[in-house]
Amino acid sequence: MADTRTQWAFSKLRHMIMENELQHGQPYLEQTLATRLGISRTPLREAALRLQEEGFVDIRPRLGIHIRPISCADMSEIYDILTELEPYAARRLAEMPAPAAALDALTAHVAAMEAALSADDLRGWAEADRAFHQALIEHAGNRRAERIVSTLFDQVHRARILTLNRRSGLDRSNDDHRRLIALIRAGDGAGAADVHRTHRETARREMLVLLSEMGVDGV
Amino acid sequence: MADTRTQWAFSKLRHMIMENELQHGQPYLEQTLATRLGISRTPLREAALRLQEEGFVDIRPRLGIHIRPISCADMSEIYDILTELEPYAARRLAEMPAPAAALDALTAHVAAMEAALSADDLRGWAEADRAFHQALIEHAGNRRAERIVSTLFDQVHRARILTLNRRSGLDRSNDDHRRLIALIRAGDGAGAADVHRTHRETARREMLVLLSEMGVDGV
DNA sequence: CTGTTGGGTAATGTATACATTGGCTGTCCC
DNA sequence: GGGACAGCCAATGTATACATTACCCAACAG
Repeated sequence: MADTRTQWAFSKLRHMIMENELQHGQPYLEQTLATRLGISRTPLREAALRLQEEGFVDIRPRLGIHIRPISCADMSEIYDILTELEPYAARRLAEMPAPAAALDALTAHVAAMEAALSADDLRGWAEADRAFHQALIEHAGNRRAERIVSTLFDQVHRARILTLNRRSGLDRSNDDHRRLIALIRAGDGAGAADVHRTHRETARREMLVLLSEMGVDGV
Repeated sequence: MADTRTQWAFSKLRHMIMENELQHGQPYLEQTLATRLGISRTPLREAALRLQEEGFVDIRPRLGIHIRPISCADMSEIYDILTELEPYAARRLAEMPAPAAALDALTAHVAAMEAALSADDLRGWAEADRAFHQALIEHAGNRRAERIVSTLFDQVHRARILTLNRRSGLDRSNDDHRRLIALIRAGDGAGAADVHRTHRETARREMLVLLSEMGVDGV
């Protein structure tokens, strides 16, 4: 994929962590991981360092690399930040006003969400949902915000997948998104921000309830 | 300072960049920097990687490490994010309600700002202002938000110093902060968020005007 | 004179060697 | 039986060596 081993290892490990192929509660030693990936310690260390910066692992000297579990407190922190930054993106996009390309992308993603839901393809729905949120922040034209939101989204990925088949109100989520698109198209920044903030607050609440119901703390 | 060479180099380089001892527009080669710091390339590379993750440098393979200039567009992005996250912190702190320690810290920092202003110590004022904003986010209890805000603040440091002696209305800034403390103490989350958002929006506007007046783009 | 191509070179990406240091285990003492 | 301590060992932090590769410059063709 990427041309340097460091980049490749970074992507690979990131993917493995997100897909639970590397789990928390267990130390991974540099040499072990390096051998497992077929590279030497140098690029592995660099990849691990980047993962630490992005919040995916803790490097504890001599105790190995630890996957960071996502607790309810973490979810709460992350959703709080998303609740601030995504409505900001919605407002900005509405006030640009949003280019047709952006509206088209958002619309396509909602359509995909609806199709996935009809087909009972939860994983597909989650991916389309993610794509929707990604497109929203991407087109708002704030690179740093985009990077922050994207990283946070990836951090909650495991928890989202875990709670996916217990979630209710996925169709309401789709409706929220349709309304958001309409407001963005209408150039109503305040309205768009408002709708999306409510959407986020609801998602946050539901997610925390589900996690506590499942008795999970530390995904 | 730090015990490992990587950490030390990271702090050192970060400081040098913030204080303009390393300037943009010029490539710094790994070996050169390593020699300059009296370490080998390995820890230097790791430090540079962290700096890149935090947005302070661009590593361009074979072209050296480049200090990232902060343009008006960058300032705009950064202030936008601060404008979302800091009012959030203010609201949270007000609704906790804020512990005495937090209020004391904030009050002490405003006092320092006022004292510095009376003494015409602009640099001292800037440091106290920074400490105030830092305390605000620190006590809001969202570590990730804290880290984001802190990093962004550091990124605009050079630009802030550059415009410092042209700024007007520093006393109004102090007043804003006093009002913010009062609202936090009163437990008025919405009010606190509102005041602080306005404060941030004003700061943002002033900063961009100053930078364009000075004809600077890329600090 | 301009554009292109090829070689030299130097910076990087990566592997590896080595010293250091902190964790762990087993023993001894209380 | 529990806790302190010492020694061992392994994992890391760091330096360094080496192959690769892309940049730069010069020479050449058009």
